[in-house]
Amino acid sequence: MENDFIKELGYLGFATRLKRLSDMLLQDGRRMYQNLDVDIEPNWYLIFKLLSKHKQLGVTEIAQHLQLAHPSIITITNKMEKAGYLLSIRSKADSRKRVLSLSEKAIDKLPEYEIIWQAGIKSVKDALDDLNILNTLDELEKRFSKSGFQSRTLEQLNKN
Amino acid sequence: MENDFIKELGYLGFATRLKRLSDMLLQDGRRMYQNLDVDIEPNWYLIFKLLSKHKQLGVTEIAQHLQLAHPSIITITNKMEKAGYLLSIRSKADSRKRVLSLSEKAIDKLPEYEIIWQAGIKSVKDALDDLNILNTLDELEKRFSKSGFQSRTLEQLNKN
DNA sequence: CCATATTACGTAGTTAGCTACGCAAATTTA
DNA sequence: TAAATTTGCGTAGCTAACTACGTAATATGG
Repeated sequence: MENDFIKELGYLGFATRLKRLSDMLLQDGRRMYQNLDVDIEPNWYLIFKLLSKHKQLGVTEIAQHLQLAHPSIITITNKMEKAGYLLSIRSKADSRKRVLSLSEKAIDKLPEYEIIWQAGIKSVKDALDDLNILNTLDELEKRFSKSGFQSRTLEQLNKN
Repeated sequence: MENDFIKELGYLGFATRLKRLSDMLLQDGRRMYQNLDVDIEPNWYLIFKLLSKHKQLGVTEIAQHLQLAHPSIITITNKMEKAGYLLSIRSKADSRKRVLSLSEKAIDKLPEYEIIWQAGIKSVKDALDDLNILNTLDELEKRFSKSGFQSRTLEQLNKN
């Protein structure tokens, strides 16, 4: 059945389709972890990977690296800490700061998860490589960060 | 500052970047409506447009046209009804069904909103036309609906 | 024509983002 | 060095999607 109204809308539906697609991938990823019987959530890989590289980071630092709002990071990392994957200690140099790092459990489990992530990378790469999607994403991010959707549209409105 | 860790992750970060970008556009769209002092929400345009074309549709029918889950449609349309943009009547032919249509207020306001949407379309088109993004989206949707992220990744895992 | 299956809608509860705001610690500046 | 500003974290409350489940009405099939 080919009955997708949003597609008919052309550029008007652009953002909605992007959202629909990314939500779909997210849900599918969650189901994948469940089926593999792995007790992690779809966005945790970000923290695993980032702390593998940087060892110790504060909440705000993580938020900057991932370009997400800091309360989102608190939510994610609190869950990961509760699941035993993260250590959290107060910084001695700056007592406002909470330093996060991977726990032994995390380091233990990482190779197992890495296999899954590598398979994910491979499957996406195989599926999409001809589309040059990463470069397209680079461009989208660059252009919208230079001037956002709102500012572009308001500018357009003022031309009339 | 160029410090985006997710970008470093290549295809691993693909879905996250998609989500981050679409969330960003959504928030920006909401702010735009606020700044224009227009009391509608970013996803309402879908219903306005769909019911402009089809006049009368049930909840499930809308969900099918938009390829979203039906509870999402209930949430959206309930708000729109509360805001006076939708009429909702029980179907005579099938008393389970609730028939939704645009109110007079909606039809009244549509031209005003259409101007905003057209400006949005134009601004996105101007910004992205060389990227061929709609065709890329077509392909992404097609490929992932044929075989989702999970099934591709599990298949990949089983190769080892 | 009655039992069963399907459909349409609704509710409850989850997740992942976000903004706005507050507080306390650190830093800067006058 | 005291006052003002900035920074880092935390909480509260919002939005928009989702799944799972329940119920009532309709459709189907033996």
